[in-house]
This record gives sequence, C-alpha cells and structure tokens, in this order.
Amino acid sequence: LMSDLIEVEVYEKGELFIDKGKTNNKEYFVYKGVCRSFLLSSEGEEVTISYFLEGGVLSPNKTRTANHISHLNFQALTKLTVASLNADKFEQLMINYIDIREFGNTVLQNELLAKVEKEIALASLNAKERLILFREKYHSLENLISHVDIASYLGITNISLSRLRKGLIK
Amino acid sequence: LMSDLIEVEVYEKGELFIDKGKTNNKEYFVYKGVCRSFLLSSEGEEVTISYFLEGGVLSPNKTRTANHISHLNFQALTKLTVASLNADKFEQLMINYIDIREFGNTVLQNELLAKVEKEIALASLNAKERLILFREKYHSLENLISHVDIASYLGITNISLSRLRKGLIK
DNA sequence: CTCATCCTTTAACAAATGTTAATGGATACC
DNA sequence: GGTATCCATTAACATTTGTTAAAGGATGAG
Repeated sequence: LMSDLIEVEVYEKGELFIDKGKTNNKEYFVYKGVCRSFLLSSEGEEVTISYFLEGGVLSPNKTRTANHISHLNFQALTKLTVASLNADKFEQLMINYIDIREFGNTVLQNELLAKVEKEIALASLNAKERLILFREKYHSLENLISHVDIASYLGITNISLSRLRKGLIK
Repeated sequence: LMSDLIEVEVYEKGELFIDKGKTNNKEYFVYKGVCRSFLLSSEGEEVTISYFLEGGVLSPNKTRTANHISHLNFQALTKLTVASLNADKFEQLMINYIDIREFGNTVLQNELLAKVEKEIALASLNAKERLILFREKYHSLENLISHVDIASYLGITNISLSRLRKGLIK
C-alpha cells in the first residue's frame, strides 16, 4: 500500500530540506545518511533538537507542523537519501488499517519517549553525563558531524564540549 | 458523544493518580486544580516534566503510555478534580469523527510544541532566563506549589532557585 | 606546495550553578 | 501558647560552564 505512494529524495550535506514556516505535507523515512532538526534561539543561535539516523523515521508530520506549516528546520548532515510520502494519504491509511495505525502510534510514542529522555538529561544531568549518554545513543555521530551542532544538542558551548572530550579520554 | 463516557475523579493534594509502570487507559481533562508529571532520575531525584493547569488536558494517553503502561507519574499538587474517559473509546471517536480527530491532533501538537519550547529553554537559556519564562507561562504557580518541584522543572537546585528569586525581586 | 579557511583545542579568567550546613519563618499539632 | 516539622533563605566555598582570544590541525583551492 505504502510503496505506491513513496518518492525518493536526495540531499547534499548541509542542505536544508524542511524550512521552518514553510509548508510541508510529507512523512519521511531515512534510507541513507544522517540529518537533524534545529531551531534558532532568541539569541539567534542554532539549537539542535534531534538527530535522525539511517533506518529511522522523521518526526510524524502531525508533531512537527501546524496546518502543515513546519515549526522546525531539517538539515542533511551528510549526503542524505529519504523516502517521502504524502501525510494526508498516510493519515487515511492509519485510519483504515490497524497495522499502519499501530505503526504510526509507535513512531509517535518513540518520538515522545526520546523527548522525555532528553528533557530528563538536560534537567538532571551535568554536561559530562549528558555527553556520555549521547555517546551511548549516537555512537557514530561524534566523529561524523560538527561539534558545534552536538554542543547545541547537549546544551553547552563547543568549547565546553572540547574540554569534556579531553576529560573523558575518547 | 463524549459526555456519556465521562467520569469525575477527585484527588487530594500530593496524591499520585497515575503511577509509572502501571496500567492507565484513560484520557483526562483538568476541571479544577493543578497537577504535574514527573520521573525519578538515575540518581533518584524527582524531575518535574510538565505542569497541567485548570482547564487544560493531560498528555494524550498514546504519548504517555506504551501498551497502556504509563511511563510517567502524575501527582495532584492541589486538590484536583479531573474528568476522565476511556482512551480506546476516545480513539474510536477520533477515527469516526473528524472534529474529535482534529481536537485530538491539536492536543498532540500543543504537547509537542510545549516540549520543544522547554527543550530550547533548557538547551539555550541560563537558569535566570528560564525562570523568567516560567513566570510568564505559569503565572500563578510559583506561589502555589513547592519550589523543589519548580527547581527540578527548571533544571536547577532549589537553592539556586532561591538565589534567582532574590536576584529578580519578586 | 602554499596559502586561506574552517573547525577544534587550549588557556586564562569571569560568571553561573552546585554542595553542605546553618538560619529563619510559617504552619499544624499538642 | 509552645513546639515540632517542613520549606525557603542565606552563607561560604567548590565545581562547572561560559567568554574571549590565541594557537593548532586538517582540508581544499590555486
């Protein structure tokens, strides 16, 4: 059912493929590569919200848009290949097929779980502990992508990140 | 449609009414009072995740459970009156009625938006700025509930909170 | 190969936040 | 009214994290 609706999209490293404030009406699966969601803070700094790895799914359209207007930016961090499909059509599939509905709900639950985990980490761990956690969860990322991005994900400056890396003997 | 399914529940200040790890199969509306969701950190400290105010809705069952097993604790912070209804029945209503579906989706979007906002605050603001934001958003709470809870929501110790309060001249 | 550019590291100092312990103030119970 | 208890505040000091600036290292263009 779904494969009929799917399109493949390829983006280059650094490319923004969903822009905050613009319409987006798709669901995405990550075939190849890594991307992130981010926002600008009130001070104008980029804050990395989440990373999305090969084999994963982007946040459901419902949770990252309002009226199909995106409230996050999404950027390819490596050369990126995604499969996309129309979100309204996917919603109809969710309504009509219990399997697809359960799949969608699982994605949603995982999305929230990840957010709660990150919230706890930011609220109750210091930066060193958060870096250790990040390494456990995103094993490969640290040598793949910019430390400025990782630092903003961890809620610290990249100078602090550098210090912590030294302290933790990579 | 919904009012037929609704039950009223009343809890005393301090009472836990949803326990992490236990089955919960309801949706909730807050009629009267205030409650919070919280978790224990790996160090055993309570971390306040969210506050829910009078007139609001608890997080959708789908986003705070897996197989209807709660992954958060919910606690009344004042005497609390909620309306509850069966989550499966509500899901059926969402499937069958577009109005209810849109309502449910709006709740979901607001839930995520609040989380992203908090994430950004924790990652890019210092504690003083987070307290200012908290005061804007939860005007009445600071004089109503324990500062230990608020501090854990802000990601600081209650001693730091006390210092910041002094610095901000209430 | 050399230079420019970008990212990371290092250093020195400042500011923010945590820790431990003592003090103060309100409230409920006797 | 007095006392115990709970919570918030204050203080002193330690640690963590931020800021600014400089240096080092890799990479790509010419």
